[in-house]
Amino acid sequence: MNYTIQNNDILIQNVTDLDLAQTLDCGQAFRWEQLEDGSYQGGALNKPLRVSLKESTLILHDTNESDLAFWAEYFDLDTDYGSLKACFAQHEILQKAVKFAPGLRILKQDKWEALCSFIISQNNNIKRIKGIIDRLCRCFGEDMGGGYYSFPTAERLAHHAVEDLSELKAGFRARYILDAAQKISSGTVNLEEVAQLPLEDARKLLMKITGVGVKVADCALLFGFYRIESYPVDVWIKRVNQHMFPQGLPTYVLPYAGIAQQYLFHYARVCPEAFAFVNQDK
DNA sequence: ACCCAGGCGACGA
DNA sequence: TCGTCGCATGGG
Repeated sequence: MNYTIQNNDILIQNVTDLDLAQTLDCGQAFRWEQLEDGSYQGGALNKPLRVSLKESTLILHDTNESDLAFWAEYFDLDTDYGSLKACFAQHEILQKAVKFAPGLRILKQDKWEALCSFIISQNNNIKRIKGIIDRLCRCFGEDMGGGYYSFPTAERLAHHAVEDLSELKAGFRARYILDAAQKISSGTVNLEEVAQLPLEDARKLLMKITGVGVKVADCALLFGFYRIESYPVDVWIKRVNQHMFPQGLPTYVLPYAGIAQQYLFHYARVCPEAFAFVNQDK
């Protein structure tokens, strides 16, 4: 990885297959906002960041070199998306999905933050998910300066009662968030152990948490544990499957099904008219 | 007024 | 094991 430092910014050169809008605003992470100059403001866990992309140079603004490795990992810069996309292009609909958002990458997010975020995501829409997570961080996270609040730890949340979460306006999900925080902080569910288990066992362990079913567990595994073979099926992917993959995904996609899923999800959600299921079933 | 949103738990058959 | 329903909240 080539990088230089200018003033307080880190410039990473020769970054390919990345578009910030496609990656940060596709429903996999919920804490990023685009500023007027096109850069993105947000962060992960307790690290705030403003980031922009000029040509193939990724700019980490006002960032200390000690955080470079963290962000390179977060943006998954070591993975060869060219090869992945070439693989996906063997199938027509996947090729279209990739062409629609060729700069979409799967972020390597924190385990707890991803799990908690996707608990909140259930039966919800992305705009409101963002609002709830923003309030969660403001109410229970630490002030890191510059208007950024850390994602609250499970331990911190576990000390509260459901009534304390009422201002989040999370609705019926409030007790799910608390149960997750309590089971993680008590060790009933150990996220480091989840990371080591085979996919099915990892899923079962996560599902010990009230409010974590198959779909939320699969999203947590994909986005928080980088289990790219995990293929979360939500209402959009269900339609895509029925119309485009009635026999299931091609076998050559299976090892990377989660990445394919994100291209398909984004394409179907932003551009439903490209699919046959417009104004049909649900 | 109604329907939907990156579902899940409870309940009955 | 399978369908069905209620669930909080806000936007279209």
